[in-house]
Amino acid sequence: MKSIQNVPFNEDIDLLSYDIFHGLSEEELEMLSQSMSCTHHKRGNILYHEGSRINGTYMVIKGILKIYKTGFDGKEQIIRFAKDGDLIGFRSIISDELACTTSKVVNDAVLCYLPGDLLTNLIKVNPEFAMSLMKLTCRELGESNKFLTDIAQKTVRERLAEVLLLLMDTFDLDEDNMLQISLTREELANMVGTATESVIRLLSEFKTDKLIELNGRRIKLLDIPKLIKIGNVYI
Amino acid sequence: MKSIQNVPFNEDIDLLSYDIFHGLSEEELEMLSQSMSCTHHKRGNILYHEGSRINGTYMVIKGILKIYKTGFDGKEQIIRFAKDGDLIGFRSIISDELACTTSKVVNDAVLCYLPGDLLTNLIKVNPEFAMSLMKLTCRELGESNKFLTDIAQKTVRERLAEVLLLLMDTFDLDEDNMLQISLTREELANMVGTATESVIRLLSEFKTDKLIELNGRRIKLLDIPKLIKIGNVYI
DNA sequence: TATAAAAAGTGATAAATGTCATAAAACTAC
DNA sequence: GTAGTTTTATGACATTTATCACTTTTTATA
Repeated sequence: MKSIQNVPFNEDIDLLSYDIFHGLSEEELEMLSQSMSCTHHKRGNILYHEGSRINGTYMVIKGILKIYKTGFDGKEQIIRFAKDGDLIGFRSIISDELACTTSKVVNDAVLCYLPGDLLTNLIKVNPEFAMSLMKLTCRELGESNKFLTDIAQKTVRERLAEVLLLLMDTFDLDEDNMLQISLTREELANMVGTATESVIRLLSEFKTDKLIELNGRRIKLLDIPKLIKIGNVYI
Repeated sequence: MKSIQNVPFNEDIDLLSYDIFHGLSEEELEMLSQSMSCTHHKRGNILYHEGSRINGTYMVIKGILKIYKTGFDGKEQIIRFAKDGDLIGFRSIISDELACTTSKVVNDAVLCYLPGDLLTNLIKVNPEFAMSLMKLTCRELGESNKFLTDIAQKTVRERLAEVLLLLMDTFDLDEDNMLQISLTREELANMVGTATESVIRLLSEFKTDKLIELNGRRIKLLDIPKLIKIGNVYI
């Protein structure tokens, strides 16, 4: 199976439609689109592995990726998902470390590669861009610490409810309250930080309690206020 | 008890001896020391509370602080410790959010307050400074994600061994292999993400197994290789 | 230094969660 | 469409970890 299509992505990409590039000048935007190369990536494709050296970042134009760490016993821990508008892999470039996560395509994606030099250069010449990137990282750090606390203190049940709401926030619901992302039970478990079987059992419970409706990997949220209560989620 | 001494800290502070300020020009350093005000803070003093608005950052000159989040049931989760050379609270300034953690003095400290405006201004005019700050944040994010995975996947026993080694890395051992920080069992539990009783029991086990020696809150590491093995800690 | 308060320690027990085995169902690739 | 693989589901059980109740010890402070 060929998972990367090296044919350039044809549609024009309007860089300015992405928040992160708002502060860039005409020339900078021009330079950026010159050195960017966009490609299609199929589900299952891995962009970079934990521990590898990264030379550039990817801008997600379309599709969904999961960003995860692998524990010492091989179990994945999903750190976050990336969707259109997200920049991935830049952390390692800036910190000058090896990749601390693996990035894998979950929904077929279009990604634009951005050489690391270009990124660091932009940071140096454009303080506004530096600030946006920094803001992004600081927010992510805040979220990471929040989730760290949740995993340390909440029960699996609470965390599962929370994760469902998190997925709702990130990927929205359709007009029928259906979560617009479909994950395997194992992937859900790898977000929640529990065993697959526990997720399966708890999902059935939620279903029995009329909080959700299950249809294979499709999950419909029936009672969001109750999920918020169960997950002890505050706004 | 008066916990903040508003008498200026008399000793001269050599800003250049702190990595984070290396890229600053003469004038910038001068400006910095002009607007910095340094004060003594006693154990127990809280610098800022989770949820409060922060208007500046603190540079730690001396002492130790714990940075923690409070879970919905009131239990603390220690995110990290700050010691001399660390900058605290700047995340919220940059992300323009309310403080997502509380900072409390653990060992009497000398702290220099730095107005937020000054910080954001320095980021704007000095790309090298921006880059250092960014590097710092990105590394912290990497660590946070690492620990998130550990809490999600490792047992309490593994995590306790890991935390002891982490404390060793952060605060060193004396010539007698004694950890150079003393925490209550509850604080250790709040790092590990477990109940105080579990930490107490596991520490006794470690003691029985001749991995550590206990003397009140003083912990001596007797068998570091074995702790590494128990904690599944890689370098 | 006396006294109160906080922390440490211990046992009994309950609850939560993981593991293993196995079967059924749902995908995938040829 | 069918064979093979992966995923989902479920029960039985083991293990880990939390909770509660209480005592002892240590620390802080008036």
